[in-house]
Amino acid sequence: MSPSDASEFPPFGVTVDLVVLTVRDHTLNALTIRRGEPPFQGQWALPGGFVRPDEGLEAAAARELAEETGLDQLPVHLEQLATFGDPGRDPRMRVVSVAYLVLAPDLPAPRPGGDAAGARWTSAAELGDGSRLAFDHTRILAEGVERARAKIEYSSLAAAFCPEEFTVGELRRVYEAVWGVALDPRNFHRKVTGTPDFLVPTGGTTTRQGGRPAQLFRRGSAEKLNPPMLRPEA
Amino acid sequence: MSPSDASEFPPFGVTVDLVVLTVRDHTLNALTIRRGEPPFQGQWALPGGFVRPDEGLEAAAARELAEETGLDQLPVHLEQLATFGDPGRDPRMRVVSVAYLVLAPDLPAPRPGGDAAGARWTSAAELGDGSRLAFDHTRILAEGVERARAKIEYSSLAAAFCPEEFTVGELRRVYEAVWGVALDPRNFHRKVTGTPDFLVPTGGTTTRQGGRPAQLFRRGSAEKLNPPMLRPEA
DNA sequence: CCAATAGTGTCTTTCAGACACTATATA
DNA sequence: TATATAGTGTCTGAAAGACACTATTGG
Repeated sequence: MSPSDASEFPPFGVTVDLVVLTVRDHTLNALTIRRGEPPFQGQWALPGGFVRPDEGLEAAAARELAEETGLDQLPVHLEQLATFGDPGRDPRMRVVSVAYLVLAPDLPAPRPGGDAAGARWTSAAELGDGSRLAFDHTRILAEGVERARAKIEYSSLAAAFCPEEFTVGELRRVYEAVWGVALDPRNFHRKVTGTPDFLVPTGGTTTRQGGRPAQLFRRGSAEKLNPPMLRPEA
Repeated sequence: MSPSDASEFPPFGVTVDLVVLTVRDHTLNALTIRRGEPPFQGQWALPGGFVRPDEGLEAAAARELAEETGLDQLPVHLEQLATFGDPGRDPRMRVVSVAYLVLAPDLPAPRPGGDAAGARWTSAAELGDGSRLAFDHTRILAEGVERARAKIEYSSLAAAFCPEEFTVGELRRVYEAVWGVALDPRNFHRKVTGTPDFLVPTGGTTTRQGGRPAQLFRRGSAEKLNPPMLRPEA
């Protein structure tokens, strides 16, 4: 059989699913929506939906993020995660889903829209354990969480969880929440401030964390952290 | 518009494309096939083809590897790379392609089959520069090469380029070919033999590289290399 | 005052990088 | 013999981990 004549194959549906992560209350949280339509109506799931015929994959991911969560106005990080296409993962038809990973700063409650009957943040640990998400979304979420954990080791991506201006202590709490470990504040400070172009001081200070006023920083131009921040084995 | 009724969307084609890499003559090589059918008939391209209706994505990748290259009998590494789905990347229809990365030991000339009118190994550097592959395959190849370069830093994946039994020097030549740099043989030896469970001596020796007989090793159980092998900046 | 967080400095250990030296094969 | 590759040891500098100490806020 020649695959050059594509018309002999039944159609595939192509969707995007979003793993949207943030840090709230010292904990890694993921965004889930309550499905307003079948299949899995009423169950919690990752935001996502079908890609339109003339739409790029990343554009579809950005559109779904806006439609289903209203988080589109913010400076968020969006990258492709992986693609899931097991036969039978969607009861309607053969669907291949391209998953995207979104990292966002802590935000007010998301505004559900589109097909979502509700939207909420939930601890990633909780979603990984007990609760059952629709489709194969529990597995997709797990891969997104692991990607985020691995990537903040050697990149400046952790700052994507922070507001535009942040302190060294706030950045450290991001690492602690994502990895679930405690880091030494003094060694962390030495590491991030000693890496050239990683953090740029804005000149301002804040006491929003209590204690002595802390310098405010913006992300610098350095995208990679070399040598990497080492994740304790725990 | 509700995406819950998938039938209102025109069909997508879903394909797999393979970035198959090996090390030949101290150089990173990629496998390309000459297309036997339109579009891009006669041009060089990555092996790949349409996913069948009831076939998983990874299964499709393994099948195409066997059909188009005959490399299926070997112990190769296969992992998902990324998904490419820009509208217009295939002139026939909207096609989303899931790319897979295959790392294989050096092999005799591949046996073309299926739709391939020819198959050959080409230096990855050469393919990255001048020659134009069909579709967006030049870009897919570049992402595969970069993935391989990054991953051998912190994993035992470089051994996937070696035969089952190999010497420390042979493993070092893999790193040198993939990264395009020279490594100090003595420091490399200390690093890889000092990492627990990374290499397991088989007891045998070989002189196939000339010089003093070298111990033969198999891959150990350690999948990760911690701390990582540092890639010189060059 | 105390408690909390920010920030600096110092010591030790680990490890990469450079490289001297020895070992054992083939030509 | 010369030459190639394998393998060990030693020194140095960079950087992580542990942790003492000071600084500056608010209660």
